[in-house]
Amino acid sequence: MRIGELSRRTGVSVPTIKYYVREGLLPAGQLTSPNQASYDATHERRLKLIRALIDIGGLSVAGIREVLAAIDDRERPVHEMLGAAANRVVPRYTDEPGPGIAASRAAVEQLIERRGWRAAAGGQAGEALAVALAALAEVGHAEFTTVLDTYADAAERVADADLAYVAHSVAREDLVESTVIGTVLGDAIFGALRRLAHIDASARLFGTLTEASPGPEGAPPAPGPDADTAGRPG
Amino acid sequence: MRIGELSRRTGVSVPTIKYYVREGLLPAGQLTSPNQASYDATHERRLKLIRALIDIGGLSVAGIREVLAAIDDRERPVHEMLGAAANRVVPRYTDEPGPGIAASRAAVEQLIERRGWRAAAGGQAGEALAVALAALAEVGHAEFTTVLDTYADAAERVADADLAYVAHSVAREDLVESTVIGTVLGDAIFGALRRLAHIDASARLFGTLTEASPGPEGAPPAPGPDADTAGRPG
DNA sequence: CCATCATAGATAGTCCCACTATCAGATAGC
DNA sequence: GCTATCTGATAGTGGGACTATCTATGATGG
Repeated sequence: MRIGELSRRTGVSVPTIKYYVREGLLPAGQLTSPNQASYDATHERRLKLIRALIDIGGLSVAGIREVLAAIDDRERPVHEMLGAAANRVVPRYTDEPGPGIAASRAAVEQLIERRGWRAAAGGQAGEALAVALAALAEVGHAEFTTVLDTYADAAERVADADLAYVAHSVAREDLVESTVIGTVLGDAIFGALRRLAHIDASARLFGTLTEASPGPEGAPPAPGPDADTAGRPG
Repeated sequence: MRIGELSRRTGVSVPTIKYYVREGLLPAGQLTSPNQASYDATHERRLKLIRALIDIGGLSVAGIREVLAAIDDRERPVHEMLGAAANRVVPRYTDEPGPGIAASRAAVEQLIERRGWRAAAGGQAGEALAVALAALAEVGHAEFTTVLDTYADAAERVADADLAYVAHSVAREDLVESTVIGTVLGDAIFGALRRLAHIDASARLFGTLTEASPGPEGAPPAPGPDADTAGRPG
C-alpha cells in the first residue's frame, strides 16, 4: 500500500507518518521508484503501536524510540530484554533528590528484602519508588507507607498475571512486544480500574454514585471527549 | 518568610514561584508593603505538593490547577469531592475513538456488573478503560483482557487500602488532599512496585537479575539521574 | 542616612516538543 | 496528457513550562 492508504487505515496524517519515519520510530517504506514507496502490514501494526504508546501510555517520541529499539534488537537475550523493556518506561527525575531520599532508599531496600524479591533496590524502578516515597514524606504523608505492603501484594498479583500472559507469546519478538504493551498500557488500564474501584469503595462508604457527577466545569456524564485538561500531555 | 527563603526551602526558583502564583497554583503572599510580601508554612506545603504532582505524578500545570481547585473548594460535599478528585486525574483522549470502542465499552460494562461495582461505566474512568482496551485490541493484543479480572482484584485491594488510609484524615481538607495524593502519587508508586515485581517474576522464570543490566546507552546501575529519556514529559 | 540587596509586578523571551505547511520534482494510473 | 499522489527536504507553528530583564520600591546594616 502507499502512504495515503496507511494514513487512512491508521488515522495518522501523512506528514506525521513522515515525521515518525524521520524520528526513527517507523521504518521507511520499500522504495519502488525514486519517489514512490510501498508500506505493508508491519508498518500499519507498528504505527498503531506508536499511537497507542503516545495516546494511552503518554510516552514521548524519544521514549518510544528507545522502547522500539529494544523490541527490534534481536541480539539481546530475552531476560535482559524484559528488564530493559521495563526500564525504558520509568519516568525520569531530573532534579536532585531531597534530603529524605536516604531514608526512602532504605525503606525500599527493606521492602524488597521483606518480600524476597529478586530485584536490585538501586535500579531504576527501585529508585523511582524511593523518589516517590521521599516526595510523599515531603508533603507530610509519610504515613502512606503503611499501605505499601498492600500495594506490593497487589503488584505481585498483577506481575504474575502479566508474566503468564506474556508466556503465551510464541515468537521472541512477540514476547518483548507483549512485555512493552503489558507494561505501558497495563499501567493505564490498572490506573483506570483503580479509579473505578475507588468510586465503588467510596460509594459503599458514602452511599452515593460519585463518578457521573459533573465537575466544576460541567463535564458530561456521557461517554466521549470532554473538557478535562488534567493528565499526561500527549 | 519572604520569597527568597521559600525558594531556598523548596528548591523552586523565585521566578518559577511567581509563575505558579500567576497561574493560580499558589496563593500570593501577604503584602506587608507595596513591594514586600510574606509567605508561611501553608505556601511551603502547597509548593511542595505542586512539585510532587509535577515531578512524580507527571501532571500538567493546568491539571494541577483543577486538582487544587477541588481541594480548596470547601462547598462541595465530601463524597462528590472524592469522585471529582479522582476524575481530575484521568488522562484525556482527544482523538476520535476507533471502531472497536463499542465492544470495549460493553466489556467495561460487563466487568463492572460482574464485580458488582457501584460505578458508572460511562464515567471518565470507565471510558478511559474502554479506550485503553480498544487500543489493545487495535495492536493485536485483545487477549490481554483475560487478565482483566486479576487486575480488578488487585485494584480492589489497592482501593480498599487507599480508602482506609484516607479515612485516617480528621480534617475535611486533609481528606481531599489525601485522596489526591493517594491517587496521583499512588499511581507512580504502584507502577514502580509493579516493575519491581516484574523483575522478580522474570528473575524467577529466567534465573537472572535483570534490572541492573545497563541498557543500550549504558545507564548506570547506581542510584541517581541517568540518561533515560522515556517517560511522561514534565 | 546611605549603600546595597531583595522584592513585587509586568512583559518579553527561550527552549523543547510534536507536529504541520509548503515546495520542487517525479510518478501512477487512467 | 492530465490529475491526483508521492518522496524528500526545509521551514514554520502552537503549546507548555519556565526564565530573563526591567522598573520602582522597600529592607537592612553599618
